[in-house]
Amino acid sequence: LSNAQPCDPVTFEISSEEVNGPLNLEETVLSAQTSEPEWLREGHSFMDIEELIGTPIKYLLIQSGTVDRYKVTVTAIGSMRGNLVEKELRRHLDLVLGLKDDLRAFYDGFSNPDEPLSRTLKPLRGLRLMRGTNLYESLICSILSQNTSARLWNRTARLLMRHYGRKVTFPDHTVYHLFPEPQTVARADAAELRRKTSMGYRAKPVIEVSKSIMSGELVLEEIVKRPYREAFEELLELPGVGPKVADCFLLYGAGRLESAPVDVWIHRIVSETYFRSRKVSRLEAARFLRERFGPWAGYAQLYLFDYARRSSAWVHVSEKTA
DNA sequence: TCCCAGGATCAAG
DNA sequence: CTTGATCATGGG
Repeated sequence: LSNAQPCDPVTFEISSEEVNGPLNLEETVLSAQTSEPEWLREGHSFMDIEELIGTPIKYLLIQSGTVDRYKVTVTAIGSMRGNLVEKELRRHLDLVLGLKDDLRAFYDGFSNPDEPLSRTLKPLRGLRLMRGTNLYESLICSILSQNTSARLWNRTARLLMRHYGRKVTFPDHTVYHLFPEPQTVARADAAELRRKTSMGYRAKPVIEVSKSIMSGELVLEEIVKRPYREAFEELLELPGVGPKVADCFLLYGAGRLESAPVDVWIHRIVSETYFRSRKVSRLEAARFLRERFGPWAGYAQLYLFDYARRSSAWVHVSEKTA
C-alpha cells in the first residue's frame, strides 16, 4: 500500500474529544510527580522511551490549543509497524497520562470555597496524575526518592539506567538506555552501584528488593491486586520501604488513586491548611487525606503539592483559608 | 559549615 | 505509639 518502513516515524493526534476532560500536558509533566524518571525535554516537546509489547519506542508529545480544546501531536519511532505503534501508544498514553480520569468529577466534588483545595483547581486545570507502567521500576525509583530531592533521584535513576540498563539505538541513530532488569541490579556490586549512581545508602535495599524479585519471593503484581490496606502493610515489610515510599509506589506505580504519599511538603501543607498550623504526624496527615478525599486522595495530594511548589503562593492561600 | 531534600530504621522513652 | 540519631549525597 505504501513504501513506509517499520522504522519510519509515525505521527498521530489525540484530540480533546477523545479524552475525559481537560489536559495541561506541560503542568502534568513538569509536576514531576511520578514513580519513574521524569520525561525529557526535546525542543518544545516532551520525550520518553517505553517498551511496548517488547519493542522500545521513542515518542515525542506536544500540545496545542487550550486546556479544554486541544490536540496532542504524537511522533514515534521504533522498529514496529506504524498502525501497531499508534494502537499501542494510544493505550500507553491513556494510562500514563491518566486520560481516562474524570477530572470534571474531581473538580465538581471539591469546588466549594470552604474547601482550600478548591483554590488550586482553576490554576492547575488539566493537571493529571501520571502513572508508571513498570512496577519494578516504580518501586526502585520510589526507594531512590527517599530523603533526597526530586532532581537528585531523577539523576540517580538516569545513571542507574545508563550503567545497568539495556542500550537501545533508534532508527534516527539516537541512543538510550532502558531501566535495568531486576536480575542485573540483583547481581550488581553494592560499592560499584553506589559509585556509579550516587544512590548512597539506598543501594542496599535496592539490591535486596531486586534479589527477592528475581528469586520469586516478591511478586509486585500480586501485591497490587490486594485491597489498599493489605498492599500497604505488605510493602512496609520490604527493605527501604516506609509509609511514604509505599504510598508513592501504590499511587504512581500502581495507579491506586486512594493513596496519598505524605512527604515533607504535603506534611507542611496539610498541617498548615487543615489543622490550623497544628503539627500533625505524617501518618495522621495521610489518614486525613484519605478520609477527606476518598478515591481522589492521590489527586488532592497532587494538586496541593503542585500548587504549593510551583505557584509559591501557598502561604498566602493558607493564611486566607486558615 | 550547616541545612535541607518526595524518609527509613532502630533504640529509647 | 511517639521521639531522636543516623544513614549518603549534592545543592543552596
